[in-house]
This record gives sequence, C-alpha cells and structure tokens, in this order.
Amino acid sequence: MADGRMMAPPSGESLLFLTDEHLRQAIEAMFFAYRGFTADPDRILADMAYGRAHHRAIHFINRAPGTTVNNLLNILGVTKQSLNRVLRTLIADGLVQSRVGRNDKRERHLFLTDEGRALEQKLSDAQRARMRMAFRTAGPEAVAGFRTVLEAMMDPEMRESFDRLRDSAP
Amino acid sequence: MADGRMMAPPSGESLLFLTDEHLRQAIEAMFFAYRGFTADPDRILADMAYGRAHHRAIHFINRAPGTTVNNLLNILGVTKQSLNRVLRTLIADGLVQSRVGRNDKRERHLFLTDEGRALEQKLSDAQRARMRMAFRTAGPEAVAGFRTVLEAMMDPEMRESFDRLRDSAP
DNA sequence: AGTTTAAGTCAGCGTTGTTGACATTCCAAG
DNA sequence: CTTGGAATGTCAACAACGCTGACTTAAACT
Repeated sequence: MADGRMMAPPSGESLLFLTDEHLRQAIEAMFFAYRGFTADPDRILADMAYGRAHHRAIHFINRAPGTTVNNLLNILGVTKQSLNRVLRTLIADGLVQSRVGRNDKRERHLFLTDEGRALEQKLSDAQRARMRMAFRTAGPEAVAGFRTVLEAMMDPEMRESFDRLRDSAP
Repeated sequence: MADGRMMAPPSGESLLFLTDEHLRQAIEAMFFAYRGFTADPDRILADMAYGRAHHRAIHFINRAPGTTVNNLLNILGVTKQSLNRVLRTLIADGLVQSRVGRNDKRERHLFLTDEGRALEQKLSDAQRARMRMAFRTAGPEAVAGFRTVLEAMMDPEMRESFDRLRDSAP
C-alpha cells in the first residue's frame, strides 16, 4: 500500500534510499515546489508589464545596492542583452537608478528607487510568506536538511555567488 | 565572523530562526539550486532542437504511459496550446506516439517510443546523477528534511498531482 | 436531431532567453 | 600620448515557450 512509500528513508549511514525511484520523486518534488515558489510573485507581476526576469533583477539589486551590471550578469547567469532589456524598462519606469561609477566611469552602479524598493517589498513579502509557512510546517530539522541539500545541488560557481551574498549579509 | 551565519539553525521547537534574513537566504538557495537542477538536461537539450518544455513532457509521459493530453495539461500547468506545440514536434520526430482512446475517442493516449525512451533515459540519468550526488553529500537526514520542505512549499493542487504520481509508483 | 461539452489544432502575440555586430567610453600599459 | 582592451550599451534577428482567441471534431446529453 501507499504507506510503504511514505516512510522516511532509513537514517544513519545507509545509502539504500538512493534508488532511482526515490530520486525521481525528488526530481518531481523539486519541479512542483519551484512552481509554488514562484507562483505568488508571478501573480503580482502579471498585473504589471513585468515578469520573472524583472523580479530577479530587483531582488539582487536590493540585495546588493550599488552592484554593477557585470556583477548582476554573473549572478543571474544571463546575457547582457537579455538583462539590459529588463534594466532599461526598470530604469525607464523609475524603479531602478543607474549611476555612473566614480572610480571607473564605464561601470554603472544600480540602486532601487523608493518605488523600486516598494515593489521589491511586495514581491519578497509574498515569497517569504510562503517560505515561512513551509518552514513552520516542516520544522527546524527539516529546514536545516533542506538548505544542506540545496547547497549541494548548486554548480560550484553558483555556490560561490550564493556564499558571497550570504557572507555579505547585513 | 562568517561562522556565525554558517551555524545550523537551532533545533527543537524554537522558531526564532525564521528571520527575514534566513528566509531570504533560503529563497536565494532555491534560485541557485534550481539552476543546478536544470543545468544538465538543459545542456543535453541545447544540442537538439528541444527545450525544457520537451523534457517535462517526456518525463511525465514516461512516468505515466498512456496518459491523456488533458491529464498532462493538469500536471504541467500550462495551456493546451503550449503543450500541443511541444507534443507535435515530439510526435513528428518519432519520440512520442499518440493513440486515440478506445472508450472515449476524443481522448489521445500518449506513449514514448523506443527513441523517446532513450532520450528520457539520457536526460533523467543526468538529472538523477546530480540529485544522487547532492543527496550523498547531504546525508539521509538532510534528504528527509529536503523532501518535507519541498512538499510544504507546493500549492495544494500541485501537491495532489505529486501525491498521485507517487502513489502510482511501480 | 440538435445542442452542449470536451479534446485538440491553428494563428498570433508577449516575455525572455540566445548570437552577432557594432559604437562608446574609459582605464592602463607601452 | 597613443593604443589596446575592458565594460557597457544598442540594434537586429531569432528561438523557446508561455498566453488568448477562434476553430474543428467527436462524444454526450437533452
């Protein structure tokens, strides 16, 4: 019966739980969970002329104010043309401010305006609310495991970006 | 110092670890990890004329052979027009076979061909390899927590799809 | 038999990713 | 001081994959 599959994998050093079936379930869980993860911000953005790309840009500019375009490029992992299109609309709409670098005037340093910060708040509030709910439901031990697995799943370069952001936390 | 942030959240019933900062880190972890999650299949698909949508269709047809288009629609959460474009190319390329329903001739039942199964294997091998590596690195307890949190993060309907697929496991 | 409902198709559009070519601006090395 | 290269930005074209709207066909229901 179904209960057999709902049992927790064996603890300890056993690695027998890594069957293809378990891995497939994990893959599907990742797929469905990511849909939930993005659902709330997507709903907010749908009403505006923005999409997920705008959300990501706003998130990381808020996270690291004054970041350069090139730095953002590395974090987001897209081409400058793709990012530029998003940034242009955000700047035109007054959500993002681009300041020429003082030391290196080739660089543009990006900041959220008050309006941009307001949208960031709205989006991240929604996303945090879901994450908070999931964490409360799952409990602290599960959360620790969740983060451990996510970090192990990243590519090394992404892991570096992640660590850099984390280590520069306020 | 950085070690302070690298400590595991407090265990037990404490919920103090649910600060906005912890949640934000989790959000970023989810973002970077999902990139890793899709990276390997994406690389394989890039060489062909296929994308992530084809991968998803192939995955779930393999998972539930004979599934109807409408069922697949509900699982994938896209419009039938969007799915149809993908299915048409997969059928034209001989990876998927579509059979008219016997009871209800309006329905089409979908199956992978040998060639389709071969591609599915290639894609899922790559994705499972990463997942297996992450699971081995993180350990069984972390894996259990990972799955718990992912399930709590899903929308109820997605959770139902996930459970249905899991309960029909071979 | 005629209407409604469901499944699937076709046409067209928007967002967001891609490449390629190119201009501009500027730092830094020769 | 000139030149090479780096950082940025723009234009154009294209692909993947979401979406809506209009339509055909088949089944089901009055």
